[in-house]
Amino acid sequence: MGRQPCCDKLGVKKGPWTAEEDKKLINFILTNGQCCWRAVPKLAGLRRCGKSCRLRWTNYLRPDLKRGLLSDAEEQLVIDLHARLGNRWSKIAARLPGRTDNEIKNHWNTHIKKKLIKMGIDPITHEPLNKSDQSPNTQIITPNQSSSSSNNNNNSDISTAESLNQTQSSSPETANSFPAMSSENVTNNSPPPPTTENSSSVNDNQSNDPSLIEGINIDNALMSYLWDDTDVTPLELPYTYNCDQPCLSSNNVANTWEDNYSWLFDCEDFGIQDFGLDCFNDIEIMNTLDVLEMGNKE
DNA sequence: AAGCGGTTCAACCGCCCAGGC
DNA sequence: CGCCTGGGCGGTTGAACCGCT
Repeated sequence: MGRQPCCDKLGVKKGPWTAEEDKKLINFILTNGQCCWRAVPKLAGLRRCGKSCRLRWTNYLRPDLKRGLLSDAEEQLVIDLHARLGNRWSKIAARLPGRTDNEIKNHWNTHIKKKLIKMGIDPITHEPLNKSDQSPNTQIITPNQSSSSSNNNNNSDISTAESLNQTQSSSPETANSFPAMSSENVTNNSPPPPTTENSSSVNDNQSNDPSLIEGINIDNALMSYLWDDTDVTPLELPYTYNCDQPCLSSNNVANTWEDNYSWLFDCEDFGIQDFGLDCFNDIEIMNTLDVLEMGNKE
């Protein structure tokens, strides 16, 4: 006997979401928060599967999502993370604020995969497609290796930075085609205050030392942070959601907090009723923004 | 302008796992 | 301990879009 379907298939609408449905879902989530997804369609007046509602919200409607193509730095980070984590898109996405696993997965399959193949790199193993190109001393990180290394975050013999360097150096084209995070970018990407002792000093020592970063040279503290599966706090890329501090994205384009919540500001510009959010006044919208911002800071 | 093939990405599917009972 | 449910995950699909002929 098969598993019970997540919802009654009869009368459940499938396919692309309409603006009207989006409005209803946004309305409901902003009013009630994310609760039992199975109950959401009924309560929100949607003829959709609860699962579909959750997906629509998490992958498309969430106000903290960044839209548009991944930046070079994000792309590079995805490649590095994929080399170690494999197709664990949610883990990868957890390190990229404002990006969803679905988005990253799609981007990988449609863009990055092709780029890597074009460069002669196997997108699965991250090894050169032509093995003869690989020098005996060159160590490439494969997903399998990474999973074992992830179990030994704190005492791996080869530093992550070295490994990354080797990965990078094994394929010079990679460095060229994927403008690795500049030292400035990487230092700006320093993770939030680490939970482990010692690491703060590591951070302090390295944050202003460009000599430590060539190409994609990331320090151990950062990488152990990245590999800590228990900590899903997003890596702070140069995007922040601090409304007081307009900041630079990886491509040095001013990227403000407002950019990421532009849809809510559109509500202000055009009137929330235009978005079907009649039930909210401006104060409520701003409260929502506050809550969302707090969530991102945590 | 129309037809065609390739590409993109939102959405779906089915499986898995954790937690509650 | 086993069953049930909710939610998360990765893989896949297909409609929409785009560029070329």
